[in-house]
Amino acid sequence: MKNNVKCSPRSYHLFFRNLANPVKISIISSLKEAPASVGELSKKLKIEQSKLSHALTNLKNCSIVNAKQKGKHRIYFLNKSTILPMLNLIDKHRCKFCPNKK
Amino acid sequence: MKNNVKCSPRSYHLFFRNLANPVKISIISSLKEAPASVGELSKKLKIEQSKLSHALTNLKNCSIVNAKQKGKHRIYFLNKSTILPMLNLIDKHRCKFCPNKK
DNA sequence: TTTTCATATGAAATATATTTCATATGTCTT
DNA sequence: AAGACATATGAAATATATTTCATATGAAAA
Repeated sequence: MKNNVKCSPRSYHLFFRNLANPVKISIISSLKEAPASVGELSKKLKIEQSKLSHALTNLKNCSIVNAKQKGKHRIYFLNKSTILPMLNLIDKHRCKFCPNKK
Repeated sequence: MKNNVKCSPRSYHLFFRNLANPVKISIISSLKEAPASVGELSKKLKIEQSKLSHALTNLKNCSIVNAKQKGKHRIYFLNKSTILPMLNLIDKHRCKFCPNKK
């Protein structure tokens, strides 16, 4: 059964805006491999803790990531169902239309 | 045959950044229906000409739109192959994960 | 070849987003 | 319940993107 409900332009804008940030893309790239706590991400990506925290809060508001508490750590994990196909679309797009840009 | 070439995080970032703008989303929404010149878009969307021109230049650099000259008008048209599936992903995402937000 | 209409461009002004840092909150351990 | 560790939050400082406006370029018509 196909879903035909369309978002408003504003919703599209908010969605893209939330992703248009290098820190968030790094987070997504890392969580694609495995879930991680803020501290682990901070160490791995060499990004300051509160910076990650701000970014993760935004991504969570959009349900691009989710979190579960585990002791004093909060483990973030990627909601892959939207973002992975989306990144694949970009991969293909760039192959087809922007082959010279890295 | 499946395509497995992956973009750099920076490429993803640039792609999303280019879309994270209400003017550009309006343009895309309009061109989804039909190609149009800058003047037509300006009239339809009530957006000032040079503003559109700046936005269209960016979208064109990313091959999200293309243009053909027709007399003194430049007709922009949407490269639907990437953006339409991407908007569909967002539609679905919001249905599933953010049903209460408009 | 001058005028007119259509679009593009550059740069300053403005708006918006990100970063930083001090501190608050929350969860365990003792 | 006090201390230690992990994460979140608010707000000012900073960085980045968008808008605006004056003007340039380009194409067609006169």
